[in-house]
Amino acid sequence: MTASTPGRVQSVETTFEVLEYIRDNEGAGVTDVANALSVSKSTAHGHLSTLTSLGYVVKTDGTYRVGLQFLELGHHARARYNLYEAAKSEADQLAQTTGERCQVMVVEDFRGVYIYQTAGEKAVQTDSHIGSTVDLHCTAVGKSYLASLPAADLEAYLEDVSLSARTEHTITDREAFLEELEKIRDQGYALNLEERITGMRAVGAPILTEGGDVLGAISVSVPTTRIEDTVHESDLPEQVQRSARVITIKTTYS
Amino acid sequence: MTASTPGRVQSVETTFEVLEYIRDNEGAGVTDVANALSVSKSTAHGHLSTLTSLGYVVKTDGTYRVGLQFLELGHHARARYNLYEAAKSEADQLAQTTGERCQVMVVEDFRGVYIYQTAGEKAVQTDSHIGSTVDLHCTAVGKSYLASLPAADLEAYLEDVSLSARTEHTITDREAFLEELEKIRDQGYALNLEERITGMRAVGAPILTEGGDVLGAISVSVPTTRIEDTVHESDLPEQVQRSARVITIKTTYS
DNA sequence: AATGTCGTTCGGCAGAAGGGAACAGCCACT
DNA sequence: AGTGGCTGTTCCCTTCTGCCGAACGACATT
Repeated sequence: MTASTPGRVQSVETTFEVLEYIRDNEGAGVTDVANALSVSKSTAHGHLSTLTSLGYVVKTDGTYRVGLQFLELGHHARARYNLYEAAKSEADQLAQTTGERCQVMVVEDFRGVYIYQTAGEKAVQTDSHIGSTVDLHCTAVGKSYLASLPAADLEAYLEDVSLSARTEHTITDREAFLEELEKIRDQGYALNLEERITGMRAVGAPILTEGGDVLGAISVSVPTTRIEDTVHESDLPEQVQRSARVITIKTTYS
Repeated sequence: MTASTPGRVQSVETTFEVLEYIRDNEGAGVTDVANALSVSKSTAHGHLSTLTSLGYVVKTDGTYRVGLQFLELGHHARARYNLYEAAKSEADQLAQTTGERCQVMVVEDFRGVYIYQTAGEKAVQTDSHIGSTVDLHCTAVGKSYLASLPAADLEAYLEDVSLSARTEHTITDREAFLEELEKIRDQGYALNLEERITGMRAVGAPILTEGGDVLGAISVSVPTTRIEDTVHESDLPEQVQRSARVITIKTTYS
Protein backbone atom coordinates (compact mmCIF):
# COMPACT_ATOMS: atom_id res chain seq x y z
CA MET A 1 0.00 0.00 0.00
CA THR A 2 1.66 3.18 -1.15
CA ALA A 3 -1.00 5.75 -0.42
CA SER A 4 -1.75 5.56 3.27
CA THR A 5 -4.65 7.74 4.26
CA PRO A 6 -4.09 9.98 7.29
CA GLY A 7 -5.61 8.79 10.51
CA ARG A 8 -4.72 5.22 9.71
CA VAL A 9 -2.37 3.21 11.79
CA GLN A 10 0.39 2.07 9.50
CA SER A 11 1.90 -0.61 11.68
CA VAL A 12 -1.47 -2.30 11.78
CA GLU A 13 -1.49 -2.44 8.02
CA THR A 14 2.00 -3.86 8.08
CA THR A 15 1.06 -6.50 10.62
CA PHE A 16 -1.79 -7.76 8.50
CA GLU A 17 0.46 -7.82 5.47
CA VAL A 18 2.79 -10.00 7.50
CA LEU A 19 -0.08 -12.23 8.54
CA GLU A 20 -1.40 -12.59 5.05
CA TYR A 21 2.04 -13.36 3.76
CA ILE A 22 2.72 -16.15 6.22
CA ARG A 23 -0.77 -17.45 5.59
CA ASP A 24 -0.36 -17.57 1.83
CA ASN A 25 3.07 -19.12 2.08
CA GLU A 26 2.23 -21.71 4.68
CA GLY A 27 4.62 -20.19 7.13
CA ALA A 28 7.79 -18.20 6.65
CA GLY A 29 10.92 -16.97 8.37
CA VAL A 30 11.96 -13.46 9.35
CA THR A 31 14.22 -12.83 6.36
CA ASP A 32 11.64 -14.24 4.05
CA VAL A 33 8.95 -11.87 5.30
CA ALA A 34 11.33 -8.92 5.31
CA ASN A 35 12.23 -9.44 1.68
CA ALA A 36 8.67 -10.06 0.55
CA LEU A 37 7.33 -6.91 2.19
CA SER A 38 10.44 -4.81 1.51
CA VAL A 39 11.01 -3.96 5.15
CA SER A 40 14.02 -4.44 7.34
CA LYS A 41 14.59 -7.68 9.14
CA SER A 42 14.19 -5.96 12.47
CA THR A 43 10.78 -4.67 11.46
CA ALA A 44 9.65 -8.08 10.31
CA HIS A 45 11.03 -9.57 13.46
CA GLY A 46 9.28 -7.01 15.61
CA HIS A 47 5.92 -7.75 14.09
CA LEU A 48 6.37 -11.49 14.16
CA SER A 49 7.51 -11.54 17.77
CA THR A 50 4.68 -9.25 18.80
CA LEU A 51 2.13 -11.44 17.08
CA THR A 52 3.73 -14.50 18.60
CA SER A 53 3.60 -13.08 22.10
CA LEU A 54 -0.07 -12.32 21.55
CA GLY A 55 -0.60 -15.89 20.46
CA TYR A 56 -1.82 -15.02 16.97
CA VAL A 57 1.27 -16.45 15.38
CA VAL A 58 3.10 -19.59 16.38
CA LYS A 59 6.70 -20.42 15.79
CA THR A 60 7.40 -24.04 15.06
CA ASP A 61 10.67 -25.37 13.75
CA GLY A 62 11.91 -21.87 13.17
CA THR A 63 9.06 -20.88 10.86
CA TYR A 64 6.31 -18.55 11.82
CA ARG A 65 2.77 -19.64 11.06
CA VAL A 66 -0.71 -18.29 11.52
CA GLY A 67 -2.04 -19.28 14.93
CA LEU A 68 -5.28 -20.98 15.81
CA GLN A 69 -6.30 -18.00 17.86
CA PHE A 70 -7.77 -16.47 14.73
CA LEU A 71 -10.36 -19.21 14.85
CA GLU A 72 -11.90 -17.49 17.82
CA LEU A 73 -12.23 -14.19 15.97
CA GLY A 74 -13.33 -15.88 12.78
CA HIS A 75 -15.86 -18.15 14.35
CA HIS A 76 -17.23 -15.31 16.37
CA ALA A 77 -17.78 -13.21 13.27
CA ARG A 78 -19.50 -16.16 11.65
CA ALA A 79 -21.70 -16.84 14.65
CA ARG A 80 -23.16 -13.35 14.35
CA TYR A 81 -24.98 -14.35 11.21
CA ASN A 82 -26.94 -17.04 13.03
CA LEU A 83 -26.70 -19.21 9.98
CA TYR A 84 -23.76 -21.48 10.60
CA GLU A 85 -25.31 -23.92 13.04
CA ALA A 86 -28.49 -24.32 11.08
CA ALA A 87 -26.88 -24.46 7.67
CA LYS A 88 -24.06 -26.84 8.55
CA SER A 89 -26.08 -30.02 8.83
CA GLU A 90 -28.16 -29.16 5.79
CA ALA A 91 -25.05 -28.52 3.73
CA ASP A 92 -23.52 -31.77 4.91
CA GLN A 93 -26.63 -33.64 3.93
CA LEU A 94 -26.79 -31.97 0.55
CA ALA A 95 -23.16 -32.81 -0.11
CA GLN A 96 -23.70 -36.37 0.93
CA THR A 97 -26.78 -37.05 -1.16
CA THR A 98 -25.38 -35.34 -4.24
CA GLY A 99 -21.77 -36.39 -3.68
CA GLU A 100 -20.71 -32.92 -4.75
CA ARG A 101 -19.37 -29.81 -3.09
CA CYS A 102 -21.76 -27.64 -1.13
CA GLN A 103 -21.21 -24.16 0.22
CA VAL A 104 -23.00 -21.65 2.41
CA MET A 105 -22.40 -17.96 1.80
CA VAL A 106 -23.17 -14.69 3.48
CA VAL A 107 -22.35 -11.21 2.25
CA GLU A 108 -20.07 -8.65 3.81
CA ASP A 109 -19.08 -5.42 2.08
CA PHE A 110 -20.69 -6.61 -1.15
CA ARG A 111 -18.46 -9.66 -1.25
CA GLY A 112 -19.62 -13.21 -0.83
CA VAL A 113 -17.92 -15.08 2.00
CA TYR A 114 -18.16 -18.81 2.40
CA ILE A 115 -18.97 -19.49 6.02
CA TYR A 116 -19.17 -23.20 5.45
CA GLN A 117 -18.14 -25.63 2.82
CA THR A 118 -18.25 -29.36 2.67
CA ALA A 119 -17.27 -31.91 0.08
CA GLY A 120 -19.16 -34.99 -1.03
CA GLU A 121 -17.59 -38.19 -2.32
CA LYS A 122 -17.10 -37.08 -5.90
CA ALA A 123 -16.37 -33.42 -5.21
CA VAL A 124 -13.50 -31.87 -7.05
CA GLN A 125 -10.96 -29.59 -5.46
CA THR A 126 -11.53 -25.89 -6.10
CA ASP A 127 -9.91 -22.68 -4.97
CA SER A 128 -12.71 -21.94 -2.53
CA HIS A 129 -12.74 -22.80 1.11
CA ILE A 130 -14.20 -21.59 4.38
CA GLY A 131 -13.45 -17.88 4.68
CA SER A 132 -12.67 -17.24 1.05
CA THR A 133 -14.48 -14.47 -0.74
CA VAL A 134 -16.06 -14.51 -4.18
CA ASP A 135 -17.74 -12.07 -6.50
CA LEU A 136 -21.49 -12.02 -6.20
CA HIS A 137 -22.28 -11.56 -9.85
CA CYS A 138 -20.70 -14.75 -11.15
CA THR A 139 -21.69 -17.34 -8.58
CA ALA A 140 -24.90 -19.21 -7.93
CA VAL A 141 -24.88 -18.17 -4.29
CA GLY A 142 -24.17 -14.56 -5.14
CA LYS A 143 -26.85 -14.28 -7.79
CA SER A 144 -29.38 -15.97 -5.50
CA TYR A 145 -28.55 -13.38 -2.89
CA LEU A 146 -28.74 -10.41 -5.21
CA ALA A 147 -32.01 -11.59 -6.67
CA SER A 148 -33.55 -11.54 -3.20
CA LEU A 149 -32.26 -8.10 -2.30
CA PRO A 150 -34.56 -5.06 -2.07
CA ALA A 151 -34.33 -2.88 -5.18
CA ALA A 152 -32.51 -0.06 -3.37
CA ASP A 153 -29.80 -2.37 -2.04
CA LEU A 154 -29.36 -3.99 -5.42
CA GLU A 155 -28.97 -0.54 -6.92
CA ALA A 156 -26.29 0.31 -4.34
CA TYR A 157 -24.47 -2.89 -5.20
CA LEU A 158 -24.50 -2.23 -8.92
CA GLU A 159 -23.23 1.28 -8.28
CA ASP A 160 -20.39 -0.01 -6.19
CA VAL A 161 -19.01 -2.90 -8.18
CA SER A 162 -18.43 -3.73 -11.80
CA LEU A 163 -19.61 -6.93 -13.41
CA SER A 164 -16.13 -7.93 -14.40
CA ALA A 165 -15.61 -11.02 -16.51
CA ARG A 166 -14.12 -14.05 -14.84
CA THR A 167 -14.67 -16.43 -17.73
CA GLU A 168 -16.17 -16.02 -21.16
CA HIS A 169 -19.55 -16.95 -19.69
CA THR A 170 -19.68 -14.29 -17.01
CA ILE A 171 -22.63 -11.96 -17.43
CA THR A 172 -21.10 -8.53 -17.71
CA ASP A 173 -23.93 -6.55 -19.24
CA ARG A 174 -26.05 -4.76 -16.72
CA GLU A 175 -29.35 -5.25 -18.52
CA ALA A 176 -28.68 -8.92 -19.13
CA PHE A 177 -27.73 -9.28 -15.51
CA LEU A 178 -30.97 -7.71 -14.30
CA GLU A 179 -32.90 -10.07 -16.55
CA GLU A 180 -30.96 -12.96 -15.10
CA LEU A 181 -31.91 -11.88 -11.59
CA GLU A 182 -35.53 -11.57 -12.66
CA LYS A 183 -35.41 -15.11 -13.95
CA ILE A 184 -33.86 -16.30 -10.72
CA ARG A 185 -36.58 -14.61 -8.72
CA ASP A 186 -39.20 -16.36 -10.83
CA GLN A 187 -37.79 -19.84 -10.62
CA GLY A 188 -36.52 -19.58 -7.04
CA TYR A 189 -33.00 -20.79 -7.73
CA ALA A 190 -29.89 -19.62 -9.55
CA LEU A 191 -27.64 -21.39 -11.99
CA ASN A 192 -23.98 -20.71 -12.50
CA LEU A 193 -22.98 -21.87 -15.96
CA GLU A 194 -19.19 -21.67 -15.80
CA GLU A 195 -19.41 -17.97 -15.02
CA ARG A 196 -16.61 -17.99 -12.48
CA ILE A 197 -14.56 -21.06 -13.26
CA THR A 198 -14.52 -22.76 -16.61
CA GLY A 199 -15.79 -26.28 -16.25
CA MET A 200 -17.70 -25.68 -13.03
CA ARG A 201 -21.41 -25.18 -12.71
CA ALA A 202 -23.55 -24.67 -9.65
CA VAL A 203 -27.10 -24.45 -8.41
CA GLY A 204 -27.88 -22.00 -5.64
CA ALA A 205 -30.83 -20.79 -3.63
CA PRO A 206 -31.27 -17.87 -1.25
CA ILE A 207 -31.68 -18.36 2.47
CA LEU A 208 -34.38 -16.04 3.72
CA THR A 209 -35.88 -15.05 7.03
CA GLU A 210 -39.53 -15.69 7.69
CA GLY A 211 -40.02 -12.04 6.84
CA GLY A 212 -38.44 -12.49 3.43
CA ASP A 213 -35.13 -10.74 4.08
CA VAL A 214 -32.16 -12.50 2.57
CA LEU A 215 -29.55 -13.84 4.99
CA GLY A 216 -27.28 -15.65 2.58
CA ALA A 217 -27.37 -18.48 0.11
CA ILE A 218 -26.53 -22.13 -0.34
CA SER A 219 -25.30 -23.92 -3.42
CA VAL A 220 -24.00 -27.16 -4.84
CA SER A 221 -21.20 -27.04 -7.41
CA VAL A 222 -20.76 -29.72 -10.01
CA PRO A 223 -18.19 -30.13 -12.77
CA THR A 224 -19.80 -29.59 -16.17
CA THR A 225 -18.81 -33.10 -17.18
CA ARG A 226 -21.11 -34.53 -14.54
CA ILE A 227 -23.87 -31.98 -14.46
CA GLU A 228 -26.28 -33.95 -16.64
CA ASP A 229 -26.03 -37.05 -14.52
CA THR A 230 -26.38 -35.19 -11.27
CA VAL A 231 -29.38 -33.21 -12.38
CA HIS A 232 -31.05 -36.34 -13.65
CA GLU A 233 -30.33 -38.49 -10.66
CA SER A 234 -31.54 -35.90 -8.21
CA ASP A 235 -33.55 -32.82 -8.98
CA LEU A 236 -30.79 -30.52 -7.85
CA PRO A 237 -32.62 -27.17 -7.94
CA GLU A 238 -35.47 -28.65 -5.93
CA GLN A 239 -33.09 -30.14 -3.38
CA VAL A 240 -31.11 -26.97 -2.94
CA GLN A 241 -34.26 -24.92 -2.50
CA ARG A 242 -35.61 -27.37 0.03
CA SER A 243 -32.40 -27.17 2.04
CA ALA A 244 -32.62 -23.38 1.97
CA ARG A 245 -36.16 -23.52 3.28
CA VAL A 246 -35.21 -25.92 6.04
CA ILE A 247 -32.44 -23.57 7.13
CA THR A 248 -34.95 -20.72 7.28
CA ILE A 249 -37.14 -22.75 9.57
CA LYS A 250 -34.22 -23.81 11.75
CA THR A 251 -32.94 -20.27 12.16
CA THR A 252 -36.39 -19.05 13.06
CA TYR A 253 -36.76 -21.45 15.93
CA SER A 254 -33.40 -21.29 17.66
CA MET B 1 -0.48 -5.11 29.09
CA THR B 2 1.55 -2.52 31.02
CA ALA B 3 5.06 -3.87 30.57
CA SER B 4 5.76 -3.85 26.87
CA THR B 5 8.97 -5.61 26.03
CA PRO B 6 11.31 -3.76 23.69
CA GLY B 7 11.25 -4.83 20.09
CA ARG B 8 7.50 -5.23 20.20
CA VAL B 9 5.17 -3.22 18.10
CA GLN B 10 2.84 -1.50 20.48
CA SER B 11 0.13 -0.47 18.06
CA VAL B 12 -0.26 -4.08 17.05
CA GLU B 13 -0.98 -4.98 20.64
CA THR B 14 -3.49 -2.17 20.83
CA THR B 15 -5.20 -3.27 17.64
CA PHE B 16 -5.73 -6.75 18.96
CA GLU B 17 -7.04 -5.36 22.21
CA VAL B 18 -9.53 -3.43 20.15
CA LEU B 19 -10.45 -6.52 18.18
CA GLU B 20 -10.89 -8.63 21.26
CA TYR B 21 -12.98 -5.97 22.88
CA ILE B 22 -15.41 -5.65 20.00
CA ARG B 23 -15.51 -9.41 19.78
CA ASP B 24 -16.37 -9.90 23.42
CA ASN B 25 -18.93 -7.14 23.38
CA GLU B 26 -20.64 -8.14 20.16
CA GLY B 27 -19.65 -4.90 18.52
CA ALA B 28 -18.96 -1.46 19.91
CA GLY B 29 -18.60 2.19 19.02
CA VAL B 30 -15.55 4.43 19.04
CA THR B 31 -16.20 6.06 22.40
CA ASP B 32 -17.01 2.71 23.91
CA VAL B 33 -13.72 1.22 22.82
CA ALA B 34 -11.77 4.32 23.83
CA ASN B 35 -13.14 4.19 27.36
CA ALA B 36 -12.71 0.45 27.74
CA LEU B 37 -9.07 0.50 26.66
CA SER B 38 -8.27 3.86 28.25
CA VAL B 39 -7.08 5.45 25.06
CA SER B 40 -8.20 8.61 23.35
CA LYS B 41 -11.12 8.57 20.98
CA SER B 42 -8.87 9.46 18.07
CA THR B 43 -6.66 6.46 18.77
CA ALA B 44 -9.62 4.12 18.95
CA HIS B 45 -10.98 5.67 15.81
CA GLY B 46 -7.66 5.31 14.04
CA HIS B 47 -7.45 1.61 14.80
CA LEU B 48 -11.06 0.93 13.97
CA SER B 49 -10.93 2.77 10.68
CA THR B 50 -7.68 1.07 9.74
CA LEU B 51 -9.11 -2.34 10.51
CA THR B 52 -12.26 -1.45 8.62
CA SER B 53 -10.34 -0.37 5.54
CA LEU B 54 -8.46 -3.65 5.67
CA GLY B 55 -11.78 -5.49 5.84
CA TYR B 56 -11.10 -7.11 9.18
CA VAL B 57 -13.74 -5.04 10.89
CA VAL B 58 -17.12 -4.09 9.52
CA LYS B 59 -19.21 -1.13 10.48
CA THR B 60 -22.92 -1.74 10.47
CA ASP B 61 -25.49 0.60 11.95
CA GLY B 62 -22.74 2.68 13.48
CA THR B 63 -21.23 -0.17 15.47
CA TYR B 64 -17.96 -1.82 14.63
CA ARG B 65 -17.91 -5.59 14.58
CA VAL B 66 -15.37 -8.31 13.90
CA GLY B 67 -15.30 -9.08 10.20
CA LEU B 68 -15.61 -12.41 8.46
CA GLN B 69 -12.17 -11.99 6.98
CA PHE B 70 -10.75 -13.57 10.10
CA LEU B 71 -12.37 -16.79 8.97
CA GLU B 72 -9.77 -17.01 6.26
CA LEU B 73 -6.90 -16.72 8.72
CA GLY B 74 -8.59 -18.97 11.25
CA HIS B 75 -9.58 -21.66 8.83
CA HIS B 76 -6.15 -21.60 7.29
CA ALA B 77 -4.52 -22.16 10.66
CA ARG B 78 -6.90 -25.02 11.30
CA ALA B 79 -6.30 -26.61 7.91
CA ARG B 80 -2.62 -26.95 8.75
CA TYR B 81 -3.39 -29.63 11.26
CA ASN B 82 -4.91 -31.87 8.61
CA LEU B 83 -7.48 -32.98 11.10
CA TYR B 84 -10.50 -30.83 10.47
CA GLU B 85 -11.83 -32.45 7.33
CA ALA B 86 -11.43 -35.97 8.60
CA ALA B 87 -12.63 -35.30 12.11
CA LYS B 88 -15.67 -33.23 11.18
CA SER B 89 -17.86 -36.00 9.88
CA GLU B 90 -16.84 -38.36 12.66
CA ALA B 91 -17.66 -35.75 15.27
CA ASP B 92 -21.00 -35.06 13.65
CA GLN B 93 -21.81 -38.74 13.68
CA LEU B 94 -20.74 -39.12 17.28
CA ALA B 95 -22.89 -36.17 18.30
CA GLN B 96 -25.82 -37.55 16.42
CA THR B 97 -25.72 -41.07 17.78
CA THR B 98 -25.13 -39.94 21.34
CA GLY B 99 -27.25 -36.81 21.13
CA GLU B 100 -24.59 -34.99 23.10
CA ARG B 101 -21.91 -32.42 22.43
CA CYS B 102 -18.76 -33.52 20.66
CA GLN B 103 -15.51 -31.61 20.24
CA VAL B 104 -12.22 -32.01 18.41
CA MET B 105 -9.13 -30.47 19.92
CA VAL B 106 -5.56 -29.78 18.90
CA VAL B 107 -2.83 -28.23 21.00
CA GLU B 108 -1.01 -24.99 20.43
CA ASP B 109 1.35 -23.46 22.98
CA PHE B 110 0.29 -26.03 25.57
CA ARG B 111 -3.29 -24.94 25.34
CA GLY B 112 -6.11 -27.01 23.95
CA VAL B 113 -7.97 -25.38 21.08
CA TYR B 114 -11.30 -26.66 19.81
CA ILE B 115 -11.05 -26.81 16.05
CA TYR B 116 -14.50 -28.27 15.74
CA GLN B 117 -17.53 -28.66 17.89
CA THR B 118 -20.96 -29.94 17.17
CA ALA B 119 -24.07 -30.42 19.24
CA GLY B 120 -26.45 -33.37 19.30
CA GLU B 121 -30.14 -33.19 20.07
CA LYS B 122 -29.88 -33.21 23.85
CA ALA B 123 -26.64 -31.26 24.11
CA VAL B 124 -26.48 -28.50 26.69
CA GLN B 125 -25.01 -25.11 26.06
CA THR B 126 -21.51 -24.62 27.44
CA ASP B 127 -18.92 -21.88 27.33
CA SER B 128 -16.87 -23.68 24.71
CA HIS B 129 -17.08 -23.14 20.99
CA ILE B 130 -14.91 -23.40 17.91
CA GLY B 131 -11.70 -21.51 18.56
CA SER B 132 -11.97 -21.40 22.33
CA THR B 133 -9.05 -22.62 24.38
CA VAL B 134 -9.09 -24.86 27.43
CA ASP B 135 -6.63 -26.17 29.96
CA LEU B 136 -5.24 -29.55 29.08
CA HIS B 137 -5.13 -30.96 32.60
CA CYS B 138 -8.82 -30.76 33.37
CA THR B 139 -10.46 -31.91 30.16
CA ALA B 140 -10.98 -35.31 28.60
CA VAL B 141 -9.43 -34.16 25.34
CA GLY B 142 -6.47 -32.58 27.07
CA LYS B 143 -5.71 -35.56 29.25
CA SER B 144 -6.03 -37.90 26.29
CA TYR B 145 -3.51 -35.77 24.49
CA LEU B 146 -1.08 -35.56 27.37
CA ALA B 147 -1.26 -39.26 28.00
CA SER B 148 -0.13 -39.89 24.43
CA LEU B 149 2.74 -37.44 24.55
CA PRO B 150 6.38 -38.58 24.65
CA ALA B 151 7.83 -38.39 28.16
CA ALA B 152 10.08 -35.45 27.35
CA ASP B 153 7.24 -33.34 25.96
CA LEU B 154 5.05 -34.18 28.93
CA GLU B 155 7.84 -33.09 31.21
CA ALA B 156 8.12 -29.81 29.33
CA TYR B 157 4.41 -29.28 29.71
CA LEU B 158 4.42 -29.93 33.43
CA GLU B 159 7.32 -27.54 33.81
CA ASP B 160 5.48 -24.84 31.95
CA VAL B 161 2.02 -24.89 33.43
CA SER B 162 0.48 -25.41 36.82
CA LEU B 163 -2.33 -27.84 37.48
CA SER B 164 -4.62 -25.14 38.75
CA ALA B 165 -7.99 -26.08 40.16
CA ARG B 166 -11.05 -25.27 38.09
CA THR B 167 -13.54 -27.16 40.24
CA GLU B 168 -13.18 -29.20 43.41
CA HIS B 169 -12.62 -32.27 41.25
CA THR B 170 -9.68 -30.97 39.26
CA ILE B 171 -6.58 -33.07 39.72
CA THR B 172 -3.97 -30.64 41.01
CA ASP B 173 -1.42 -33.00 42.48
CA ARG B 174 1.37 -33.86 40.12
CA GLU B 175 1.78 -37.46 41.24
CA ALA B 176 -1.94 -38.10 41.12
CA PHE B 177 -2.01 -36.53 37.67
CA LEU B 178 0.75 -38.79 36.38
CA GLU B 179 -1.12 -41.80 37.71
CA GLU B 180 -4.24 -40.57 35.95
CA LEU B 181 -2.34 -40.33 32.68
CA GLU B 182 -0.97 -43.83 33.23
CA LYS B 183 -4.49 -45.10 33.68
CA ILE B 184 -5.62 -43.30 30.53
CA ARG B 185 -2.80 -44.86 28.55
CA ASP B 186 -3.84 -48.30 29.81
CA GLN B 187 -7.50 -48.02 29.04
CA GLY B 188 -7.12 -45.99 25.86
CA TYR B 189 -9.57 -43.24 26.79
CA ALA B 190 -9.87 -40.41 29.29
CA LEU B 191 -12.68 -39.41 31.58
CA ASN B 192 -13.40 -35.94 32.80
CA LEU B 193 -15.37 -36.14 36.02
CA GLU B 194 -16.48 -32.55 36.51
CA GLU B 195 -12.88 -31.43 36.55
CA ARG B 196 -13.45 -28.28 34.56
CA ILE B 197 -17.14 -27.50 34.94
CA THR B 198 -19.27 -28.75 37.78
CA GLY B 199 -22.01 -30.95 36.43
CA MET B 200 -20.27 -31.79 33.18
CA ARG B 201 -18.47 -35.00 32.41
CA ALA B 202 -16.76 -36.14 29.24
CA VAL B 203 -15.13 -39.07 27.54
CA GLY B 204 -12.15 -38.43 25.31
CA ALA B 205 -9.68 -40.34 23.19
CA PRO B 206 -6.45 -39.31 21.49
CA ILE B 207 -6.17 -39.01 17.74
CA LEU B 208 -2.88 -40.51 16.63
CA THR B 209 -0.93 -40.85 13.44
CA GLU B 210 -0.12 -44.28 12.08
CA GLY B 211 3.28 -43.80 13.65
CA GLY B 212 1.77 -43.25 17.07
CA ASP B 213 2.34 -39.49 17.36
CA VAL B 214 -0.56 -37.63 18.88
CA LEU B 215 -2.31 -35.09 16.67
CA GLY B 216 -5.17 -34.09 18.93
CA ALA B 217 -8.14 -35.59 20.66
CA ILE B 218 -11.89 -36.03 20.39
CA SER B 219 -14.46 -36.15 23.15
CA VAL B 220 -18.13 -36.26 23.98
CA SER B 221 -19.40 -34.22 26.93
CA VAL B 222 -22.45 -35.22 28.88
CA PRO B 223 -24.17 -33.59 31.87
CA THR B 224 -23.65 -35.65 34.99
CA THR B 225 -27.39 -36.07 35.33
CA ARG B 226 -27.51 -38.05 32.11
CA ILE B 227 -24.19 -39.79 32.17
CA GLU B 228 -25.50 -43.12 33.47
CA ASP B 229 -28.12 -43.38 30.76
CA THR B 230 -25.77 -42.40 27.99
CA VAL B 231 -23.06 -44.79 29.04
CA HIS B 232 -25.56 -47.61 29.32
CA GLU B 233 -27.31 -46.92 26.05
CA SER B 234 -24.13 -46.69 24.10
CA ASP B 235 -20.71 -47.77 25.20
CA LEU B 236 -19.38 -44.25 25.07
CA PRO B 237 -15.65 -44.92 25.61
CA GLU B 238 -15.70 -47.55 22.90
CA GLN B 239 -17.50 -45.26 20.48
CA VAL B 240 -15.19 -42.35 21.08
CA GLN B 241 -12.12 -44.52 20.62
CA ARG B 242 -13.52 -45.96 17.44
CA SER B 243 -14.12 -42.49 16.05
CA ALA B 244 -10.56 -41.54 16.93
CA ARG B 245 -9.24 -44.56 15.08
CA VAL B 246 -11.36 -43.81 12.04
CA ILE B 247 -9.97 -40.28 11.97
CA THR B 248 -6.44 -41.68 12.06
CA ILE B 249 -7.20 -43.81 9.06
CA LYS B 250 -8.84 -40.96 7.18
CA THR B 251 -5.96 -38.60 7.80
CA THR B 252 -3.47 -41.20 6.67
CA TYR B 253 -5.10 -41.63 3.29
CA SER B 254 -5.86 -38.10 2.20
C1' DA C 1 -34.81 24.90 19.64
C1' DA C 2 -31.34 23.34 22.81
C1' DT C 3 -28.51 19.93 24.91
C1' DG C 4 -26.12 15.83 25.17
C1' DT C 5 -23.79 12.16 22.75
C1' DC C 6 -21.50 10.24 19.17
C1' DG C 7 -18.14 9.96 15.26
C1' DT C 8 -14.81 12.39 12.78
C1' DT C 9 -10.99 15.59 11.76
C1' DC C 10 -7.08 18.52 12.86
C1' DG C 11 -2.25 20.01 14.66
C1' DG C 12 1.65 19.28 17.84
C1' DC C 13 4.66 16.73 20.45
C1' DA C 14 6.87 12.92 22.37
C1' DG C 15 7.61 8.43 21.93
C1' DA C 16 8.01 4.51 19.15
C1' DA C 17 8.56 2.09 14.90
C1' DG C 18 11.73 1.34 11.45
C1' DG C 19 16.42 0.97 9.43
C1' DG C 20 21.00 -0.63 9.55
C1' DA C 21 24.74 -3.03 11.40
C1' DA C 22 26.70 -6.05 14.46
C1' DC C 23 26.17 -10.33 17.11
C1' DA C 24 24.89 -15.14 17.71
C1' DG C 25 23.27 -19.67 16.56
C1' DC C 26 22.59 -23.20 13.30
C1' DC C 27 23.30 -26.25 9.53
C1' DA C 28 25.62 -27.82 5.55
C1' DC C 29 29.26 -28.50 3.08
C1' DT C 30 33.97 -29.53 2.35
C1' DA D 1 36.11 -31.35 12.85
C1' DG D 2 36.55 -26.89 10.97
C1' DT D 3 34.62 -23.30 8.18
C1' DG D 4 31.49 -20.59 5.59
C1' DG D 5 27.06 -19.00 4.84
C1' DC D 6 22.72 -18.68 6.15
C1' DT D 7 19.50 -17.76 9.51
C1' DG D 8 17.28 -15.17 13.78
C1' DT D 9 18.07 -11.79 17.21
C1' DT D 10 19.57 -7.54 19.48
C1' DC D 11 21.35 -3.02 19.68
C1' DC D 12 21.35 2.08 18.88
C1' DC D 13 19.97 6.10 16.37
C1' DT D 14 17.08 8.86 13.64
C1' DT D 15 12.90 10.37 12.22
C1' DC D 16 8.62 9.42 11.23
C1' DT D 17 4.11 8.48 13.14
C1' DG D 18 0.97 7.16 16.32
C1' DC D 19 -1.15 9.15 20.27
C1' DC D 20 -3.45 12.80 22.60
C1' DG D 21 -6.44 16.81 23.35
C1' DA D 22 -9.50 19.83 21.47
C1' DA D 23 -12.51 21.46 18.14
C1' DC D 24 -15.92 20.35 14.63
C1' DG D 25 -20.07 18.27 12.63
C1' DA D 26 -23.88 15.07 12.66
C1' DC D 27 -27.70 13.04 15.08
C1' DA D 28 -31.06 11.96 18.24
C1' DT D 29 -33.49 13.07 22.33
C1' DT D 30 -36.05 16.04 25.45
